[in-house]
Amino acid sequence: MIDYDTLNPEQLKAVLHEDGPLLILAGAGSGKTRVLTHRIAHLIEECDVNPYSILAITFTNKAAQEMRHRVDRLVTTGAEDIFVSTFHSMCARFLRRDIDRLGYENSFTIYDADDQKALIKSILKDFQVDTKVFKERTFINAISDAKNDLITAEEYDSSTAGNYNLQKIAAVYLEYQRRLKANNALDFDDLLMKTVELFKEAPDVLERYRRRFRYIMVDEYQDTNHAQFVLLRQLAERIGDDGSIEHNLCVVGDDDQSIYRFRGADIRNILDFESQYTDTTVIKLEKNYRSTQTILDVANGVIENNIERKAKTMWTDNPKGDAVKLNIYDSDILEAKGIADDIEKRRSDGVSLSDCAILYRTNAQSRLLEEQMVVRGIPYKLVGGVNFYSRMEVKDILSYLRTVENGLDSLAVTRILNVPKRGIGNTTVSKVQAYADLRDLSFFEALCEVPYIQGISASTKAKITAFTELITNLRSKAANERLSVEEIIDEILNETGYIDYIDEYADSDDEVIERRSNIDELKNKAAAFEESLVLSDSEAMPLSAFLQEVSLVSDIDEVDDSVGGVTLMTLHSAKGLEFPYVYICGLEEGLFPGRSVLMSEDPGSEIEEERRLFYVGITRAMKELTLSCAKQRMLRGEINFNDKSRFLKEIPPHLLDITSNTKPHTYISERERPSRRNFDDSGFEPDVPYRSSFKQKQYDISDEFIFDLETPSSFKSPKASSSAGPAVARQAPRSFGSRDASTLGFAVGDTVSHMKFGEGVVKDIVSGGKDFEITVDFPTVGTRKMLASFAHLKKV
DNA sequence: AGTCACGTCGTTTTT
DNA sequence: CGACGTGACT
Repeated sequence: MIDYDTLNPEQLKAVLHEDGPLLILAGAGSGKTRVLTHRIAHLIEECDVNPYSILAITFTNKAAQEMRHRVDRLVTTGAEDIFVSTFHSMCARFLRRDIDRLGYENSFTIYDADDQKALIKSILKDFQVDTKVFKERTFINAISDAKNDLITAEEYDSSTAGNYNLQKIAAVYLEYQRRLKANNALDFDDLLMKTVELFKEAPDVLERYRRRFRYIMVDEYQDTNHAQFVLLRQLAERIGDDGSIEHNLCVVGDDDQSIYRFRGADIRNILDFESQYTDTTVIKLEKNYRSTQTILDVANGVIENNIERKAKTMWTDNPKGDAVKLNIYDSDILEAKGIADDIEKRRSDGVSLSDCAILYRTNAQSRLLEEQMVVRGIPYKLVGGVNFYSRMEVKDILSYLRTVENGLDSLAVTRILNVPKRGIGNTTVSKVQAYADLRDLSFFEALCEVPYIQGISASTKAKITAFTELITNLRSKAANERLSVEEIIDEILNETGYIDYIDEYADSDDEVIERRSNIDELKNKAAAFEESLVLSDSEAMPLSAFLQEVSLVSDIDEVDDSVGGVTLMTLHSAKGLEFPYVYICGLEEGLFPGRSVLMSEDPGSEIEEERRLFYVGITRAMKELTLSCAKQRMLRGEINFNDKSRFLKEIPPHLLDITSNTKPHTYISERERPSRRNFDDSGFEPDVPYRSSFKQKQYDISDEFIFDLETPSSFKSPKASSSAGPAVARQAPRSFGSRDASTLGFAVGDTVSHMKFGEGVVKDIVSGGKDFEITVDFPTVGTRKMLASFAHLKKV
C-alpha cells in the first residue's frame, strides 16, 4: 500500500514524476531510497507500468535485494519481475547471453583483482619488464583507467605513439586483452566496456533491452564512471513509434558523497546531467530525516570547506541531540580500548550492539579494534579485509570449478595443477606453456597433449595425464549425472584428497579447522545459491551462474543483518548505511587525510575527496557520533607520530565535546621511540610544497595537541624532534601563507584561462589566509569558485 | 621438486 | 609488521 501522505513535497514530486529525465539531488539521509521505492511502486500500481520493464541499478547487491524487498511491501504483485541489480551484475547477465557476438564464449570467466594481478605479472615476466622500475600497479591502474574511459588497447596504443613509457603500457594492455580473450575471461572493467561494445556491435541486442526497460533508475549516480554513463545513454534512449525520443532515466545522487574518483568515477556525470539530457526535471532533497541537528551541523560545517560542489544545506526537524565527542588518545591501542570501553558502557545501558558501528579509513586499522572486541567478548561483524572468496582454500576449489566450467581459463588451471602437490613443478609448467604458445593451444589443451611434448620425463607425463583425466572425468560426471555444484565440490574434494592436503600443510589445528570450515561454508553457499536458482526458475547453468555470482559479491553483501554485533568497516563500505551510534577513528594527518593524498601533485582536489569521505562518515550517525585520534600509531611496523586531522579543525567548536585521554610526559618512552626516526617523518616531505584547501571556517583547537598542525612544513627542522616534548605548541610560521593579491597576476575583471573550462572573467577574489578563492564566470560551465593555487589561472 | 631463510617493499579506498 | 619474491640448499 502506497502512503503518499508521509512524503514531503519534494519527495512527492519525485515519486509522481513519470516520463522524461529526472535528476534527484538527494543529500545524506534525505530518504532517497524511500523516494525510489515509492516511485517504482507508483509506476506499477498507478501508471500500469509492467514491472518487467523497470530497471533499477544500485551500488551493491545487498542494496538491490533490499530495494526489491521494500517495493514488494508497497505493491500488490510484481516486485520480483523488476530488474534490480548492480552495474556489474547486470552487464554480466547481458554478456552471458550474447557475448558470442563479440567472439567470446558465453561460458566466460570473470577475473577478480587477484587473477588480474597474476595475469599482469605473467605478462611483465614474459616481456622482461623490471617490476622494480615499472610497478605492476601502474599497469593495472592505467589499464583500468583506460577501460573506464572506454579506451581500447588499440586506441591506447595509437594515441600514445611516441611516448616511451605509455607505449610500454600500451603493449602490456594489448597483450593483457589478448590473453584475457584466450582465457575466455573478462575483468571487472571489461564487464562494463564489453557491454557497451556489444550494444554497438549488435544493435538488435541493444534494441531488445531498450524496448524492455522503459523506466531506468540509478542510485548513487555521483559514483558512476564514463563507461557507465555511456551504457546508460545507450539503454535509456528509446525511440517512440512516432519517432520521438524518450529518456526515462531517473538518477539519484549527491555530489558531496562522491568518494570513488580513484576508480574512475566522474563527478561531472552528476554535475552535467542537466546539460546532457534536455528537459531534465531537477529535484533537491535537503531535508534530513536521519541525524540530530548537531550531527548535521557538524557535517555541514565540514563539507562547506569544499569548493567543488553544488551549494546546498541539509536541515532537519530532529532534536538537537548531544554534542559530537572527540577523544584524543596517546596511542592507537589506547584508542581501540577507549572505543571498546565506550561500547561496553552503551551495552550495559541497554543499547543494542548492532546499533553501533566503528568506521575507519584503512582496513589495516581493523586489527586493533578486533582484538579489543575479542578480548572483551563483544560480538562484532567485520566488513572487508580478506574477502571470503579470496581465501586460499576457497580460491583453490573455485579454480577447480572454473577449470571444469571453462577449460580455456589457464590461470585457474595453472593454479590447481600442482594443488594438492602432484610433483609437477615450474620447469614442467614452462615447457608445457612453450608448447601451448607454439601451437596456439590453451594451457589445458597442451596438458592433454603432454605425451607429444619433448623434454618431460615419463613419470611427470604420467602425473600430468592423471591430472587431465581427473578434470575430464569431473566434467563428464558433472554433465552426465547432472551434479549440483555442491556435489561437484564434494567430488573434487574426494578425487583430489584436498582435505588431507589441508591437514598436512596447515601450521596449526586452528588453521585446519578454519580452512575446513571455509570449505564447508563454500558448499553451503553453493547449495543455497542453487536453491534460489530453482525458485527463480532461471535457465542459467547452475555452475556458471554460481561462479558469476561469487565473483561479483562485495564484502558488504556478505553482512548478515540477522545476527547482532558491532559493525567494523571502512568509511567507503559504510556508504548508504546508517547507525544510531557511530565511531570514526584514526582522525590524523597522514591517515585521514591519507599520506599519499597530502603528497600528491594536486592535493587540493584529493583532499576534497577525503573530506567528502569524512562527510559520508559523519552523516551515517543518527543519534551520537564519536570521533577519535591517536598521537602515536603503528603503521607498517613503524611508530608514527601524526597530528590531528585538519578536518577536526573544521568542526564548529561549540558542537564538539573534546576529551583528552592523554598522560603528558609518559606517552612516548625513549625505548619505544626509534632513534633513526624523527618528526620530520610526520607525513610531509620537506620540499613538497603543502597547501591546504581554502578554509572558509577553521577553528583553533591546537592546544589539545603536541604540535600545531597548521604548518607541517615546520617539521622539517630536525630540532623539532629533540625539543618535541609534550604540549609544546609550535608557532605557525607564515612563510608561504599570506601573499598579496597582486602576486596572482590578474585582478577582478580580467579575463583568465583555465585548463578545463577555457576562458572566463574573474568576478571576485577573496583571501583565504594561505590562498585565494577566485570566482570566475566561464561561458562554458558558468560561475565557478576555485583556489588560485590549484586552478592555474593565467591572464589572457 | 620442494623447503627454508632472508631481503624488499609498501597501503588508501573497491565493483 | 607481514606479504611476497629470490636464491640456496636438501
